[in-house]
Amino acid sequence: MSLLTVAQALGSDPGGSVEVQGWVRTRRDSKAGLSFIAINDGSCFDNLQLVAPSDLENYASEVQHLTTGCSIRASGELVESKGKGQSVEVQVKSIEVIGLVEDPDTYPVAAKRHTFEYLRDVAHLRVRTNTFGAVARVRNCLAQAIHRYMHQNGFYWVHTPIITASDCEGAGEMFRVSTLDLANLPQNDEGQVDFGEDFFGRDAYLTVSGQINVETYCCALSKVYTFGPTFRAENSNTSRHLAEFWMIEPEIAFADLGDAITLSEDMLKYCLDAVLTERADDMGFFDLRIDKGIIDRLRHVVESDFRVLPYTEAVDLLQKSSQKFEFPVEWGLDLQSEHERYLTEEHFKQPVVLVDYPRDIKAFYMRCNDDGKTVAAMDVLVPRIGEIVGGSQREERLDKLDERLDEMGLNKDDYWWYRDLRRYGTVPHAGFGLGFERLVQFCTGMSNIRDVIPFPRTPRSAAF
RNA sequence: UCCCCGAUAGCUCAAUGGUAGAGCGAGCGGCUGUUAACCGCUAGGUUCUAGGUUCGAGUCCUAGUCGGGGAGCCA
Repeated sequence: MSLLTVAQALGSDPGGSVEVQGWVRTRRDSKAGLSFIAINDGSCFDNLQLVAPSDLENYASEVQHLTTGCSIRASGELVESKGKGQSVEVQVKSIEVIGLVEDPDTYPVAAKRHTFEYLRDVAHLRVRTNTFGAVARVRNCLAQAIHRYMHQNGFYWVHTPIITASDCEGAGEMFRVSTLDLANLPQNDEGQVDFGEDFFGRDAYLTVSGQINVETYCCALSKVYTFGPTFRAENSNTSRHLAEFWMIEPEIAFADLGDAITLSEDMLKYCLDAVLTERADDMGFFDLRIDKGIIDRLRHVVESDFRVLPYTEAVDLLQKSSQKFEFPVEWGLDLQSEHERYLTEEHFKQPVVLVDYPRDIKAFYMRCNDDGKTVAAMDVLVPRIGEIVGGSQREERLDKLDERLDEMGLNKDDYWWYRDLRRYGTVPHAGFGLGFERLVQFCTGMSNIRDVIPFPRTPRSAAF
């Protein structure tokens, strides 16, 4: 007798004794003297059907009282199924009840349709549903695929800090990290809070990006990436933003913007292909129940080239299009969501890489192009999600970097170690940030980002 | 943060300012190698919170909380 996962049992040929365990999804009784019990253990999308005969010694006392959510262990023969819907099933010899559901009437995830909004309120149990189990497996598949891709291509995974004292991140509002007593804050001579008394002897925050840190490792190890949580204290209330999300940030030395674009395209395609082949069961579900046609759309992305388009040409294209937009399109203004969506969803119908944005609307570290007006920045736009990747070639020339810091009114001293990289063996380098949850959204068709992370953190919401 | 919409049974939703309803789920029974099972019966309610208008409020008004769609910020 061997203990098998549901995935292993479903993949086995009939014959032989097996032991399986899992949570009951449904129970159907037959007065012919049988109960059909579908169990799931998370090892795959499908359930395993147990056929429990009425002559089991605990049939009336326990088996007939099994409800959705109960945990059980069963042993019996793996046999060819006499019914439709599954190839094999377990002809049960014994069932052991591990944990009952104490009140089936109020069990939060009963075997019926639930809205995702409701399930967010029972996030500790929602992963027992088809949808959230599938999301969890696809999410894992994507994370593994990213690490595998990076490893196979000679990238080192760098663990950049989560707590940062850098003032130079600037990618968004930051969460403060402090051990000071909020009810009794130390003050300095100017009457301001004295963070010299705080844990780190200064003010500190949760990171909004590992980029600045990972650039240092890039300028020694050549090909590196971060993959970890990041935090933004923006009051964003949308289906595409989280206060705590995961980001992949590759950084490559001796590289330009084109190298970063190539990498982002190659990596995204690798990830989509991994999901399509390794999680065909879950993707079949998303295609059928969540977002019809998503499998074909992902295949199309894998098979087609990303369309690279300079910002200036995009503005031209949008201005000449017959499409009516709510917001103006004008060189020098950032593109709005509606513009990005038009480009990727309607005009090109494929991922679009916008490059060479006006320097005035982009960050200080992006490399100035020779035209003096634009920087070597890139955004990868995909249908439905919008911006999934944002990146750039970094300014490796110290004089140009200083010029930009001055322009933006930033203090050079705060960037002393970042500037050192340009003083000691500087090198052209480029990188980007890939929003992991947006990638999961893109692959699953889940419309709200709160449903592709186990325990979402958003403004006014940090339950669980 | 801004605009719009919503909150009623465990869940999804009905209910002219006048007795609180259905489907699903749950419990019990029937039927059936069942699989979105099917049929019958039963139980299940502080109508989001706090004020207000009214003889009377689930329904109208004000504020708040939470959720959804869109926008901004971005990944």
